[in-house]
Amino acid sequence: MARLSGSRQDYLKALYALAPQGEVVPTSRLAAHLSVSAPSVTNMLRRLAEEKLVLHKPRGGARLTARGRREAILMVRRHRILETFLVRVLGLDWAEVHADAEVLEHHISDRVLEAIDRVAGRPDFDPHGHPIPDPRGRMQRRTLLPLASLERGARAVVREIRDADGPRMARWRSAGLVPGASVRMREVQRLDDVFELEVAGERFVTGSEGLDGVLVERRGGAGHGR
Amino acid sequence: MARLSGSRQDYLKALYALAPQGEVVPTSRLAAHLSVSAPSVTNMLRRLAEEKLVLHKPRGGARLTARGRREAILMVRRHRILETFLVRVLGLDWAEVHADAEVLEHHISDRVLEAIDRVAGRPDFDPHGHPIPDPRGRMQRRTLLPLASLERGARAVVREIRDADGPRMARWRSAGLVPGASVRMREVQRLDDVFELEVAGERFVTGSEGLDGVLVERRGGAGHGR
DNA sequence: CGTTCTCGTTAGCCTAGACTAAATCACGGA
DNA sequence: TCCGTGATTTAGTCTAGGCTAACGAGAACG
Ligand SMILES: [Mn+2]
Ligand SMILES: [Mn+2]
Ligand SMILES: [Mn+2]
Ligand SMILES: [Mn+2]
Repeated sequence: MARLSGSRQDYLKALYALAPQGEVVPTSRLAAHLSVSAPSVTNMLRRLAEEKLVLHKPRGGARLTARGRREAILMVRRHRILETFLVRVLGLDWAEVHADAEVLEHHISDRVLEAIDRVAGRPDFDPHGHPIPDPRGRMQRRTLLPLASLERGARAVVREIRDADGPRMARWRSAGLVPGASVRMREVQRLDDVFELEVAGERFVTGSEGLDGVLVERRGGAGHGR
Repeated sequence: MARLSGSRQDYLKALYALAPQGEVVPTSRLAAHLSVSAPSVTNMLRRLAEEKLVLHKPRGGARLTARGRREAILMVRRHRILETFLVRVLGLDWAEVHADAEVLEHHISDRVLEAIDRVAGRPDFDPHGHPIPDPRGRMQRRTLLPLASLERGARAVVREIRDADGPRMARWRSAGLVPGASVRMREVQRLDDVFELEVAGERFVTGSEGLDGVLVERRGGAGHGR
């Protein structure tokens, strides 16, 4: 079985990112996610379908086959191990490793991946808090909420930071919004789109735009939990 | 200035490997070194010449321009830093890192290269003993001899092992022929092509074929030095 | 001085993966 | 039922970098 090209790997990864449960994804969503034109997507989907990596109903979108899903999850594993390595071993900045991992994930041999995993300490989570699938493709599944969905008084723990632009991620870090941090929603003004948080004892005021991509796990305590 | 493609980088590196002083290299030598057809080489040389990275006299071979040489040396630097990193930090086998470095050299950002260089301890030599050019492209130049050229009784220190197939390199290592090792030529039978060495106190008998690619620096001592 | 042989170049093709422009499908609304 | 519209596919190009077959320049040889 010939190795998948980098391009194919990215298409599969995108399909998985947009539909982790294997739902159908429209051509246009894929095109937007990958920053390519719609015809390019149609074209590649045809090839991936021939190779039994996706199911492609013309005009009905595409979804991963079991094999495609397996390959996608292996790519997620490679990406996340690389990011962890770049941060923990090479000392690069948390907010700036995504682009390098995005390239290297396609060029690292299994041998090097294994060694990198070892020196990174066989991490279970990447620097943004995302779970790393094991070599067989299994991964914890958690249910997390967007930070902005918390009601006034709720307490939660930050679990994942979605990959975003460097400056925004750097801002979150400087505000203390890193995986593992405890937060409390002090005030919510949905009409004005203003949120006042307490993060590690500090006050942090922001709009919801600035919170997109911070995912939390609700904690008991003084919240309104049911 | 757009980044050079991986292919271009390999052509420049090959030109440099075959003619470190900038001598003219025939198309066929390049084709053999890169394992591509002669027309592919002609074709790529035309493009590299347009980009002022090589000088190409039709039917008269090619040689690097100053710019091409600079790029080539930077690739050598990347390759050697990567090999050192793979061995020293990731703990991979000395004899098996070349192929990974050959791929990764094209995909590592400057930022990652710098970090890798740092964690590898800013090495001056790669695991095979080859000098690593500094970021400005300067590098020690040494004059080394093939081990097989030593006469009976001569003493020398192993300095470089040329990249060869894994098994052969593993054999050299197990015989103690690693950079820094002291050797003495105990017996030479050129007609029979048999060499008897003393390496770290042990006797090692081999044909010259088995010594191609072990480069040494002559040492004073009990030799026949002039 | 003509013939050969070797090497390099030209010509023509191929695949991967993009793109734009044009055609077409399918669906919701009148 | 028909129509308009937006999403998708088709058709045709392009670039990078390979390949083989055929051609030709020049050196070597007779
Ligand atoms: Mn990432
Ligand atoms: Mn990628
Ligand atoms: Mn090497
Ligand atoms: Mn290479």
